[in-house]
Amino acid sequence: MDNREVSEILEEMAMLMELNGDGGFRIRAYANAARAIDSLGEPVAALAAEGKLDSVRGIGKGLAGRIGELVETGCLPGLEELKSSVPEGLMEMTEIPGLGAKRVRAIYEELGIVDVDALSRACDSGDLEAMSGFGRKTAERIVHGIQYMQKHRGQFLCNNAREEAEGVRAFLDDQAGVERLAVAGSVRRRSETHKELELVANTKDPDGLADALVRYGEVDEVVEKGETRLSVMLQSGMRVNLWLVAEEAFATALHHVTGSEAHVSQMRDRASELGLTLDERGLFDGERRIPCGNEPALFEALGLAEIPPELREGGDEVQLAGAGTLPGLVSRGDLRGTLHVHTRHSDGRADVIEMARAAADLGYAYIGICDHSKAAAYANGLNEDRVRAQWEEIDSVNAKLDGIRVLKGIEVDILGDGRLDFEDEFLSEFDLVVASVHSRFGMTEAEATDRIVRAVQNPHVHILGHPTGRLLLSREGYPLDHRAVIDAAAEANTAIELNANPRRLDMDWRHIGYAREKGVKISINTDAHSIEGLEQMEHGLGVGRKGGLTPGDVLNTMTVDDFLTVIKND
DNA sequence: GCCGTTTTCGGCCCGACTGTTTTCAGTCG
Repeated sequence: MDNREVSEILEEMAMLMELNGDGGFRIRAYANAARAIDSLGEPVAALAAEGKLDSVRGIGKGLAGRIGELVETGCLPGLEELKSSVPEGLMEMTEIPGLGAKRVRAIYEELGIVDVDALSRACDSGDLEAMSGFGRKTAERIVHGIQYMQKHRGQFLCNNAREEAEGVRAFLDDQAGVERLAVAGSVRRRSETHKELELVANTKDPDGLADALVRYGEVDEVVEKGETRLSVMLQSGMRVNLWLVAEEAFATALHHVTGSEAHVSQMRDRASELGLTLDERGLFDGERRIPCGNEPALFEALGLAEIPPELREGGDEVQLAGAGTLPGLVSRGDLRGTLHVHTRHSDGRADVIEMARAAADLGYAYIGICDHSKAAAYANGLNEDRVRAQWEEIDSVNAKLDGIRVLKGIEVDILGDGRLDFEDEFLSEFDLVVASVHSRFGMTEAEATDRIVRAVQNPHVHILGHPTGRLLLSREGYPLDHRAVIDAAAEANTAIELNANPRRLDMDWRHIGYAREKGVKISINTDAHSIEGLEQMEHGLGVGRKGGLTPGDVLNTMTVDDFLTVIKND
């Protein structure tokens, strides 16, 4: 059981106690312990084994015993009892923005509401706003939150979907008789969220492979079983569709199942323009099958350059492939630096030197340390004095390490009116300034756009961080006039971040085309808060490629010298 | 339930925002 899992269970415990109406600071103790373990530099299991859990600040004798049991048995004492006494739906209600444990508890006690649907009805009927402490605006906000939640119910973030998909793929790949196997669908297209997993297989023993999938440990139930497709539901709630296809149809089936629908439809049009027919079973000239051993052969047969899966969204990709003008997409090997990472100085989990070494191990030549500024008090943001102390540390790390350059950066808060959390003179001393919004999300589009544009225009800002503030599947970003922001960035020569955190993936890839058109550089940043967080880069690369990013569009493909020259000349 | 000490109990991360109040509780990052 890793630190994150332990931390999440403790947090769940704290939330359940609060929902249960347990008062007092016992709850806070659990929440504190959760945070302490989340920011722990070493495995909690190792500490537990050594009996040293209570040496962690925030964990005393009592919690040390319980956490020890959790690590050993997977069960936190008291958790199951609490779960059975708190209605299940209350937990989901707390996920609605604006609703915390206290209000959910009040709603439950006064109106007897135990799930999101009943809550939605109470908003409509006016029962909710009649409660003391609630009003019309709160009810409206909750309705909005519920709608967002329902729209995204059954969807999954790309990191979770990719992990599940890889688990299924590896399991199926081990089965006897499997000749060809591939993950398709939206995971292959690198969409930011997913509803279902699609796999395409060619095997000598289709029945055997279908039976194997049903036996897969994560499978909850069989949803559908047909001639060519087996659908199962995983315990995680993710649906898996396994397509069993003949060898000669593998490439066209893979293309069909990869989608998108709009893209596939364009490809069929292309085929019929050539007097051919294309479907999942193959490419045909009348009755005659045109052999396509793999996808490249399929594209070639249609007179097209190979279209990377990421681009298959039914835009202009087929046309570009016909003209031979598809963008040459950026890949991991093109990236020379990783910018915007956090350390223990604010809310990260590793030291400067640990992050720098990890980045060097991943092959980066430079890393930009960008901790939070003072306005981000919740994240232990740095004031000017603490920044200067960090600079000294960075100097000594640079003196110690070969092969990687550590840049002095900051993620400076954009204040409500678009001013920044540090004075210009101080900002000018950093190697790298990322400016981001972390507060006041309730603005109108005009207000939010003015605010962002003003920050982008500041000559000391190099990169606009996560432009919309969205959290995928849980919170919409503030509304923004994206063209106005991109225009301002082009004018001011400010780059825009593509935040690679799978919960953000912000800027949205759909705006990348316009940014490219305007010559705005995009910086693919992990926003890592830990060493493992550095590996989130792949998610940012996926959606960046989806947006058509080429190496030349990306800020952190530059050498460190070019990079510093370019951004210092802003 | 933890911590620190003023050593056996009182305070607990923090500041801002929002909506509901009319001074504040709840939520959030």
